[in-house]
Amino acid sequence: MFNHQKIEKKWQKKWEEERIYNAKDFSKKPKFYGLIEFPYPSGEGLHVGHIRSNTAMDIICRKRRMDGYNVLYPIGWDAFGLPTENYAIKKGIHPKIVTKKNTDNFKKQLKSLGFSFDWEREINTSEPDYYKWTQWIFLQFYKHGLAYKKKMPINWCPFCKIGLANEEVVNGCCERCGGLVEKKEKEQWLLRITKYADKLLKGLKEVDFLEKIKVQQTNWIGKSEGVEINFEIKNHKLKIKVFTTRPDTLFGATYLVLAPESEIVFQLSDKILNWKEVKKYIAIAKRKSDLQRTDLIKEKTGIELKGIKAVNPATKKEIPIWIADYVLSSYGTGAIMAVPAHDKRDFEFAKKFKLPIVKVIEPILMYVANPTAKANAAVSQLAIESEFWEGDGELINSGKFNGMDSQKAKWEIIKFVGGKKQTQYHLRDWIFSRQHYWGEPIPIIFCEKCGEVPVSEKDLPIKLPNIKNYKPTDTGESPLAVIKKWVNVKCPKCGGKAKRETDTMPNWAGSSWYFLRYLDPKNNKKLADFKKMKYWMPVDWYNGGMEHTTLHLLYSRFWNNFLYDIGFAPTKEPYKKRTSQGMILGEGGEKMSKSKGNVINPDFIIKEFGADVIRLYEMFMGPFDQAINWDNKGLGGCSRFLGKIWNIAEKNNISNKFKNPDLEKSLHQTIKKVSNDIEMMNFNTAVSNLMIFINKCYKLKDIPQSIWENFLKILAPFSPFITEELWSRLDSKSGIRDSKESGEKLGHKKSIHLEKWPEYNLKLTEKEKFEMIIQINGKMRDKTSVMVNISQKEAEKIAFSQKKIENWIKNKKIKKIIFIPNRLINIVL
RNA sequence: GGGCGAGUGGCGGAACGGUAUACGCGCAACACUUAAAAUGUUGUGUUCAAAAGAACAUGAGGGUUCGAAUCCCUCCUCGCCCACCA
Repeated sequence: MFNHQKIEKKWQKKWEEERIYNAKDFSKKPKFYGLIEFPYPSGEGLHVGHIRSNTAMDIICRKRRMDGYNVLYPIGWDAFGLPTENYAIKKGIHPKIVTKKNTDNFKKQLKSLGFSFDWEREINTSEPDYYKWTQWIFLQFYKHGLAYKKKMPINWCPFCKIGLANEEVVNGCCERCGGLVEKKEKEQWLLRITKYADKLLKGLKEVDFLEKIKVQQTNWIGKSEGVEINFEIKNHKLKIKVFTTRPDTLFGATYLVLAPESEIVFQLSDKILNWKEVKKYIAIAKRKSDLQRTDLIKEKTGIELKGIKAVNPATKKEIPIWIADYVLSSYGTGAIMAVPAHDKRDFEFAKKFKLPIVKVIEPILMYVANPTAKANAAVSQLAIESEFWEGDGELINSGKFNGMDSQKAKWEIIKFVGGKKQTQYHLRDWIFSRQHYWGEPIPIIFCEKCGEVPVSEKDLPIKLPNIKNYKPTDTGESPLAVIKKWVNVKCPKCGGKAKRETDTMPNWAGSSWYFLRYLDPKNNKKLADFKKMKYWMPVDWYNGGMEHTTLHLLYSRFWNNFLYDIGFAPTKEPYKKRTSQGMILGEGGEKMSKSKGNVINPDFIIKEFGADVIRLYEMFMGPFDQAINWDNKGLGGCSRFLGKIWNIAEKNNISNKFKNPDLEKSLHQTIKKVSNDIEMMNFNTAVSNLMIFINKCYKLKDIPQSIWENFLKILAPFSPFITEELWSRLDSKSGIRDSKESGEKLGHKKSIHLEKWPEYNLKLTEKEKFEMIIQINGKMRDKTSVMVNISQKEAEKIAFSQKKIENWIKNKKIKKIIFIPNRLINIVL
């Protein structure tokens, strides 16, 4: 067996010295920008999941380099974040020091895996050089009215007395102490991502993202077109505005419901007879946690506003008004018209509080002349029998609209009552404030006279001050709030007394534009040089986790779209193509986690088996896009495979003296398969094809050198170390025969990773003969080797001459013969 | 409740209208060895059979087709994401 430790160290050093993976700004070659999500440098070190994603993109980038592209494959650190801050709180060590320690460890690990990163472009979001530009972008948002402050409920743990980020709330409980999280009102910064909802939706049409990613983003943005309809209040000037996508059901609206946060209630308070109880209900609802409010199993609650009535604009009937927490203040107008006969939630509510239910849509049975009509009819029958019907149908109990199709009735009824068309999105504005230390300070100053004043661009970066206590304050403010020296400043406008904003940005900020900084990481005048951005953007291929689809991936598209609009990014969309890998689970099929003790430490595997082996195994273990369980035993198989290759290089005769047309054909088939598989990310089948090829070689004594060299080249992206070693054969000391001794062995001076990717000869991938399958009634009964492209007549002749077949068709009538060229012949009896 | 995906040997999986179980793991026998490890060779879906061979097998049921793991319908199970979005 070979000494992988020695070999891997040697090449790591050499590649770095010779800078073979460094990207050049501007080149005659076509460019390729491959990107992986830069890691958060946690204290636990590299996860096997990182390796899966990074290896896949590394293989693609290495192949692109060999295909003749100028490749950029950069790396950096998403270094701001809560775990580091929590560690700092616990141990009293500055997050900067913790981050340094962790990134050093990650760097060592990533380098040991042989990824072809351009390390000279390394970035770190927690460095002032970097976050200066994150703050700068925030100021642009501010200047364009896309950053604003608003009173918002934050997650508040009453036990720890601390404001929590959404990601710190697990199942409605505090991640630290397990206590139930409450809501607390606080002024927060928000980014107006909703203004970009339509752009983000449209942009999806132009990019090559996996379909499921597009679907998820589309659903997350959640565009829905509907109408706003005004309901008059009896004997009152005020009107209640509701949003609905189903104006066709208006005649069935038997009551209105307002969200507990609704302000109109207070304006009506003097008319409400049971105001005391109503106020109580509102107070309780507001205090409820998200978990309590959205728990679907729970019964619906609500209270009627006694003494006032609304008027249904279609029926002109008086209908009651209720307040209930199943209506959300944050969506639509915060008020709904309830149609219990045609909405499940309204139905449940009406049933509980004995409110009238009026059917206005009759489902129509659709009989379609196709084989599945029976099933459709059965489904429709169910619809008729159910108590509420949410689908389309024919209008009833709707005055002059009776008999009309519900789709058509939508627009007719809007005309009739005078509704206004309105588009709603599920997407909410992005809460951008965190009451934490370890993040980018928000560059805003509050002046007693001038109010909100943005920091001048030339004063950036606003550096994080050094502090001793990283714990947020009892009031829920960031720990920065107590650093008087830092907080108290002069107003940049009037020079008067002012205070700094003490909230910091969420850890999604730095990662929202990092792909641009890679293009010019040391620029201190601009976020990046425009020419360089223009050359490299967009990212050609971005691979990452499915869990980032609705947050990071959407946020970064938003930032890039915005930067494009204000002339600071060259493309609208940052990513041309986005793919995603499946998660690696523990051996038992559960998520790897410290508490379960099923975390695999890559360091140990690299030491024991080598980087080439873990890379290969993670590519071979299963389909790249699917979740898969780790299996230590699988490593052995990959290790044996590389061992076989090593043995062939050691023991077999490799020389251009030999010719082997058969093996050459196999090689060309393998090149074709592996090339395609890499493009399709079918890495598991690519590896299996490489194995099949080696199994063939292993049976031979003499191997033609050119075949062997080409094989090494197509293996090189997967296993860069062993292939480089065998390619070069420079080191005679580590027990390897050197090029002088064996004379005709390989002895290349240039790296294999700079070689050209072998082309396959299409002719050589085609077979001369094939196994023709002979079927009787679609079942394989015999097979025989015949020349390709034979005609049906010839095939029939061959088929009928087979003894086995003769027996099968004896005394039977032949109905039909189906012939698929170069595949099979099927005799139907 | 909604969306997406997946159910194939003892296990990870391959094939994604045309030879089901490639490749790998595991297991068994043999070879090498004093022995073990490593390595190599051979075998390995189930049932019946001495063998040739045959029948049955891709979550369950139905359909389309000369032919279905693959396409369509119904149902079941599991995973992930979202969720009172009017």
